Amino acid sequence: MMALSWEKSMKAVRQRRPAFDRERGVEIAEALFHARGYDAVSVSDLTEALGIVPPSLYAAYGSKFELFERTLRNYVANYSLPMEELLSRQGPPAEVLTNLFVAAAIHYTATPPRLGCMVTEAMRADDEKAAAIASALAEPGIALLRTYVAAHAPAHDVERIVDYLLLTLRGISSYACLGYSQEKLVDCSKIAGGALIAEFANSRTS
Amino acid sequence: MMALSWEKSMKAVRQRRPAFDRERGVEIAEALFHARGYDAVSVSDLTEALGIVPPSLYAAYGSKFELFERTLRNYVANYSLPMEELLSRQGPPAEVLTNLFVAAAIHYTATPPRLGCMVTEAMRADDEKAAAIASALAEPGIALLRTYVAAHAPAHDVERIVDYLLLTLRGISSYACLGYSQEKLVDCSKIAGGALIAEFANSRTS
DNA sequence: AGCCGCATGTAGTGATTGCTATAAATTGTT
DNA sequence: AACAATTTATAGCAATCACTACATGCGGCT
Repeated sequence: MMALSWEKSMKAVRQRRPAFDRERGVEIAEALFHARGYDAVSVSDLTEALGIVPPSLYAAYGSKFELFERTLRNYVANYSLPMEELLSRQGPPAEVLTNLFVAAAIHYTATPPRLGCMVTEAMRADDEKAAAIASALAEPGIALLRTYVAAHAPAHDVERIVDYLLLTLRGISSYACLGYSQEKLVDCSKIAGGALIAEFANSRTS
Repeated sequence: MMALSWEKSMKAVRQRRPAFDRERGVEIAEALFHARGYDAVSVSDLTEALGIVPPSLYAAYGSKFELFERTLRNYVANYSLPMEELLSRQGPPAEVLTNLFVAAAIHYTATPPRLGCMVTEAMRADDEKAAAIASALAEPGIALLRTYVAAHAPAHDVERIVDYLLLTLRGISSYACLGYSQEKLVDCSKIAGGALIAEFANSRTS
């Protein structure tokens, strides 16, 4: 027991074995979860794709759900729509947000079979915990949208407009998952953007 | 044994047709499938709700999938958005279709926990057969929309506009399932309808 | 060398999935 | 009342679900 603290400090210095590459595992799992959703991907699907056996998966990630959460966070950090950049562009809000729609249409159809927004779609998972973590991870992006709209529209219009933006993005993501072509979705995005002109008509434009 | 026949005749008087009511079973199953989706409803959920045992369910409907198909057809026939009526109204197309959006928002949030469009949501089921039958049953409604738009817009705009209508309806349905309030969805519908004014600007208005 | 700790592999947990073989009970008809 | 047809209930099928107890073996340490 005395020696334990000493051993622990040694072990903390260096990893014992190269072991299983968890980062890479997350990437592989993300491809599966993104393409088929949380409910439709089984643990054996995951272990087969990662080339490991269940105990290794549980040792590395804890549970199917925890692995899913890691993939979601990885997606948000590295693969999701660059909301902040898109909203930082100059121009009339209707134009900037229409461009956001178009960017979403392109982004959500760019890398089949990983269609749609992984977070948006995961919010509709049958598993309640999976849906809950997706909803939580969607919040920062929604907050970004809200801040942008609040800076360009009267306070009493902000919530309506944000809801419309989210609803449209959800429609784009959903239709991307259904296999609609990028061209069709871009057309839809442009039409949807047309609704914003009237909404921002009475507001400052920068 | 002799007494049994007496009991039998008495029972025959009491309940002449103990045969299970399939129509009512479809209604009950529809409530379950609509609220939770095909994948999340198990056969034991169904048998429990119907008050029968699995063999009875399979004798009555054939399979979980066939029961689901019957509930879907029942939904389309009796509970879905009255597309034909909504499209038969007089007025500018943008107005008629905006009203369609609003009607959808109201319809999809009117009877919780049966939120959203059962057909639209079923198209995203994990089970491929369930998704396929839903897509097939959605076709007539889509055809109605296409016919209406074709009568009010230039041929080269029809597909774009129909895609936009479907995408928006899908967004409304999806957000209804997520629990958004009727009021919010109606607001969104009105905004979405605003995009149609520009689309139909150069067309005849009746 | 010898120990220790970790990751892996073997094998299997109980629970639930959709579904059914078999037979008893119940039906309308004869 | 007896028959044949239909519907029901008992009981359990193989397959899959997420997950794990246990033993093996490897790698780094002293």
